[in-house]
Amino acid sequence: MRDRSPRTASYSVDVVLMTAMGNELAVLFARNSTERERWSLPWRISQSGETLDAAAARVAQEALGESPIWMEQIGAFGDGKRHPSDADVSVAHMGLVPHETASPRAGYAWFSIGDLPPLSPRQRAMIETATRTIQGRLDQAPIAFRLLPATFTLSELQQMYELLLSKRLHKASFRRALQASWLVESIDEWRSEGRGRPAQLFRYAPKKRRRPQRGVRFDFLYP
Amino acid sequence: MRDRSPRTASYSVDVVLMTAMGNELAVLFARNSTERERWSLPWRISQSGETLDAAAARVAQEALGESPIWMEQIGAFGDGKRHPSDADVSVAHMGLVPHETASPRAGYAWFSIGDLPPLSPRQRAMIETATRTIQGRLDQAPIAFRLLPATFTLSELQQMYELLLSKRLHKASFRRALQASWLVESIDEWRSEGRGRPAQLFRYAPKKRRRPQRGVRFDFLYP
DNA sequence: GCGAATTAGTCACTTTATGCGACTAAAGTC
DNA sequence: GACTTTAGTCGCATAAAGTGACTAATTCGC
Repeated sequence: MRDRSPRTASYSVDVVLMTAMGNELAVLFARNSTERERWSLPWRISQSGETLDAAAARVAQEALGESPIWMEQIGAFGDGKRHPSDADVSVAHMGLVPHETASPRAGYAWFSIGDLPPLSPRQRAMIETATRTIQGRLDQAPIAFRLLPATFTLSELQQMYELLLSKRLHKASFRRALQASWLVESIDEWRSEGRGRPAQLFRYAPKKRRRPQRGVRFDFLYP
Repeated sequence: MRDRSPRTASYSVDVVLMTAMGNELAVLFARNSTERERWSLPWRISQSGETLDAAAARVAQEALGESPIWMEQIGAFGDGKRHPSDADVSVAHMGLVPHETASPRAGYAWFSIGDLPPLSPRQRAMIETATRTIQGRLDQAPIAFRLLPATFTLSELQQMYELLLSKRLHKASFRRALQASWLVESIDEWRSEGRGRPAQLFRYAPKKRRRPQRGVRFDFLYP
């Protein structure tokens, strides 16, 4: 590997790390080193010779001590002024972690999405985009599965979908659609949650299947 | 407007302008100023004080003399080396124009997507992302309508969808779904295309309607 | 002028997907 | 052991999508 001396780059790499905390989504923030009461999304000034994905992975690693199971770039943001760095542009990534296994390092903390700290407009836009991306890609990528532990009950899975979609789902329909998708596999374990019948545990194990070939959809309203 | 002296920024703004040319998608390229046989996507080095969207609009304007009807950022690209500029990172936008009204300025030309000139890996990735974005957002945004002239026949619309999806659609199903969507409106004009019954003209005129509230979809295969 | 060819547009029937209430099952609570 | 609670399934009703066959309006060949 060649060692090029890093030079000041005019863009930052920011990461929106999300988890499902209780009944709400939560985002990970880093405490500001100078103003102790200010928080911001974890970020770093990019270094030449590092890919965007690698930079984002490193930011996440520093915050959590581990890499998120799912990570995806959500775009470049340059319009809102006043980023914690002085960068003209920030490239944002979104990362998902199950809450059970995610313990932030010192100086980092989860904030529930309904109760965020004051932020720069640019970082606020990133979080807005991340939540919209989650909703929009829920049916195209295993978002919900990445927010759950490796094994889970079908009720937990349904509750995760309900949380992410902000709407109730019908149990029988949910399970029928899930069956048809060949995405999960039951394992020979049950979990008893105090009262009620114990639930069987499942894991995410997508199987080959024909891609459902539907006709056209016109699912947009405007414009 | 404040006049700040521009400084070298380490990112470029590139635009993937697309149109439907005959039976294929086509992308707009700019002739390289030094090597006359080389082509590249239109781009510019960003200037401080200009938003990303504004920079992209300006690049498109310079290439076409007009702004595309539809434009959307498709991400930041930093991994493939050797961009025409020396930028570490390039922010790419996608723009759509109807071919009928799109005449490139001198030094620019359309290349059919199946027959592209040699490109830097990074710009190749942008085009790849743009085509995937088109397919993925076809049912969520009026992509097909933006590639057609203001008035069109339903057969033309269906052919556009067939081109973008690379598959045949059934006429009756297509029209039934379109009716249900309240996206088009017939106008009192007919077009005769030589042989066959004349077709009524329509225009894109989305009407208010309830958002179709379906249950969950598990439409992904892997991962 | 007239039948064949061509493109537009619609209909009716079948198949598939989804919504939804009601049911059975297995545990804890009192 | 009756009641509550959560898990899991069944079956019917309704909605959406796939499909071939039909009618309609025009040009073309002769």
